[in-house]
Amino acid sequence: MSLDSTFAALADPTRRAILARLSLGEASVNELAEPFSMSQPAISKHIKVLEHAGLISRGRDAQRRPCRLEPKALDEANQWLEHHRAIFEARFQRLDGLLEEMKAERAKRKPAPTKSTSKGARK
Amino acid sequence: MSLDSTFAALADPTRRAILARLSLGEASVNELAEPFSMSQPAISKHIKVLEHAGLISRGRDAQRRPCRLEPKALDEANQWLEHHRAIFEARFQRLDGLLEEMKAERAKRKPAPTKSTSKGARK
DNA sequence: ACATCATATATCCACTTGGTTATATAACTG
DNA sequence: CAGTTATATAACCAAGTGGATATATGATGT
Repeated sequence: MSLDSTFAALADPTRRAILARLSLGEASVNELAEPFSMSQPAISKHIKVLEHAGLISRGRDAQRRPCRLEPKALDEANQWLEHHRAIFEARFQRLDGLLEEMKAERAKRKPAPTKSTSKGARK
Repeated sequence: MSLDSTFAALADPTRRAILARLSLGEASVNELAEPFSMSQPAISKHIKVLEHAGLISRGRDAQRRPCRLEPKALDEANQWLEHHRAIFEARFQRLDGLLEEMKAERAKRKPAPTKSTSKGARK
């Protein structure tokens, strides 16, 4: 439910593969386990992690407990990432601008820095 | 560098806070540590995780090792999420459509299901 | 009631993680 | 040089993770 558990759930390649598989449609535990060289209980654990993170939910079809995607949790994570990606990008632009400014400034007052007297140059 | 390490790095609230702080500009380790009730080595560890994930990089300013954002890694994570969010959404739409269809289908051949004979209804 | 299939739970293990305190290193300052 | 400041490393610990195997539970079909 939280960003913590969502990102943690996404940090495992097996779980991301399970999500990818589920994007093709509902699947039972055994169906999900089949492509992996891993025991069924291991997959059940991964499923529990995904369910706990709110990324999937489960139904009932006779003995099967089919898993389906639950887009909401992914959406929240995506919002955080998208928001911060934008901010980071903006920060980068501004930083580039600043570096340009500083370079120009330095070039003006010290046209040919010979580097031999550069001991106290920084700060 | 990998999605694994990126998502894992993002799964911790302290680290997300550090990233948020860095979106306001470069900061030294001590500056980053200040808002948290946590030891400096603990913060250094978090920083190492972020650096390992490629989310930040470090410079040198006298004794300080200022941290700055590195948008690329976040961008990759964002791409994965955005891509799959779209797929999930599409899947959801299709599912809704299918449910509609099935409901309509069932309504046609059994206009008034009284539920008392519903034992073998599913599959 | 019983055998079977699908899934869950229990236990165990090696490894990782997030934190601590104490100490070492690195860069500057007088 | 000695002292100070910023950061990193080491050693340790409790708790969590990802895997295994063995077993229990739950639902169905006969």
